[in-house]
Amino acid sequence: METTQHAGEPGAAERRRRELLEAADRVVLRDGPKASMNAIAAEAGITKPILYRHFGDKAGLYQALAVRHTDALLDSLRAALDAPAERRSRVEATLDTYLAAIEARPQVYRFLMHPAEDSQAAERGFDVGLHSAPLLRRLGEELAQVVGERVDLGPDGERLARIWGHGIVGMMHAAGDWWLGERPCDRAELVAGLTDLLWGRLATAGNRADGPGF
Amino acid sequence: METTQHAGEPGAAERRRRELLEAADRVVLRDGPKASMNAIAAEAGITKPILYRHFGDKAGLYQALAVRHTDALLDSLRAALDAPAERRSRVEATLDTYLAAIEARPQVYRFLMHPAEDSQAAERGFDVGLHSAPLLRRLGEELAQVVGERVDLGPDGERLARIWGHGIVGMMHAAGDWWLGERPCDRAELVAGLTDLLWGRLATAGNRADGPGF
DNA sequence: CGTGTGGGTTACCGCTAGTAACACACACTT
DNA sequence: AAGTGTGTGTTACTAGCGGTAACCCACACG
Repeated sequence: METTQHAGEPGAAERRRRELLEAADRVVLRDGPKASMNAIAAEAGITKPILYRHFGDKAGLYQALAVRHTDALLDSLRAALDAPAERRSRVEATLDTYLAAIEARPQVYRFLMHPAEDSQAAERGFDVGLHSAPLLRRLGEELAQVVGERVDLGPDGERLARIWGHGIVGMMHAAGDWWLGERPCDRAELVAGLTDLLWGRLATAGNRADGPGF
Repeated sequence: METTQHAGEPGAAERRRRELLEAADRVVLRDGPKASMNAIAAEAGITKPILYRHFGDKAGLYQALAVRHTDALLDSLRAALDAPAERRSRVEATLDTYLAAIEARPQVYRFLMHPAEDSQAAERGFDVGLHSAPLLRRLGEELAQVVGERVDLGPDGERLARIWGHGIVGMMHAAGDWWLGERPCDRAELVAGLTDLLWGRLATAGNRADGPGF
């Protein structure tokens, strides 16, 4: 309404698109990942077909929203991962950054973690169709790259780095999700526990005297 | 149809329920997690309201389906975890059992991993509402219990065990999901890589000579 | 004979994602 | 000046979903 609404300047479409994305953002933050296209259109002060003209379908809009937030999160994670400090401190800082982010804006987190809603999938090949959220895939690949190019893992190090990248990200995600739901301890304790795990304490810990052994 | 369809014997309702669950299972295996109630009812040779009488709502049916499969998977995982062998071998066996299961029946896996669809959630408290699949929560708690009662983790060991339980399960899940989608290596290699990670190889590996260091 | 009560159905509600068809305003061309 | 896009917007619709109200009918029991 308040913008010049005829054609003319070429940047108009992009600006409009950003406005729509911000409206969608507001609705998703309010209603969670089940926000409907109707609601988003209403929030933006327009009607559904416009949304579909800009984003194709719901998956397109959600993806456009997701990449914004994912990019932002990735930037801060990269910063933590690249800080000048010893390895363990950097891992701790990265875990803490991630957990702080999901703690600060759980609705965004929940939206980002939603699996990819097939989009036009409909049996590409035949089946499976990844379940994990795209965010997790990106984080895993990103971490794999950092590890692979910095840590000496011998031959086949690249492949091992990818395994580790996805594994570590999954560990961080699942532990974070559980922690966010139950709040069993404060953030620092969770970070310390996970880092201990990554640092091999499972291998070196002794059996309990009263247990059946492990 | 083939069963006595009037009332009478008291076990009839439970048998019917099992029949319905098996029909639902077939449909979910065929159509994935977006199988509709209509389709399930049709497969069972009846109509929707009967399904709703038995299971309340879709989440109820899905949960009933999920617990069956989850119980089965948990049993085999427990067996691997309890086998008489040294710790590392058992961890490897457990990882391998899980990965073999999701490899053998990816549709079941995909169904089980679907987040809990709120059910009657509707803002209990106000927000967040766990995102992870119930299966992952159960696996995490189960592993936490095993670790907590067998490994000596000092004071606060129980809490640390829960952190590790959920973290390890998340690692296994994310790595498995990625592996199932891309098949970058065979199962044994993935198992070995993850076990190396859990055994602290990240801490001891040196920096690459050509990299910026980590 | 009457009267539940359980298994079953049809027909609907309100909602969703997505689309077709139409209407207006501007700009550029002939 | 008249036409002809082209982009922006609308209304009104389809098909399908989860879920439910209302009704039906066969049997068992008093």
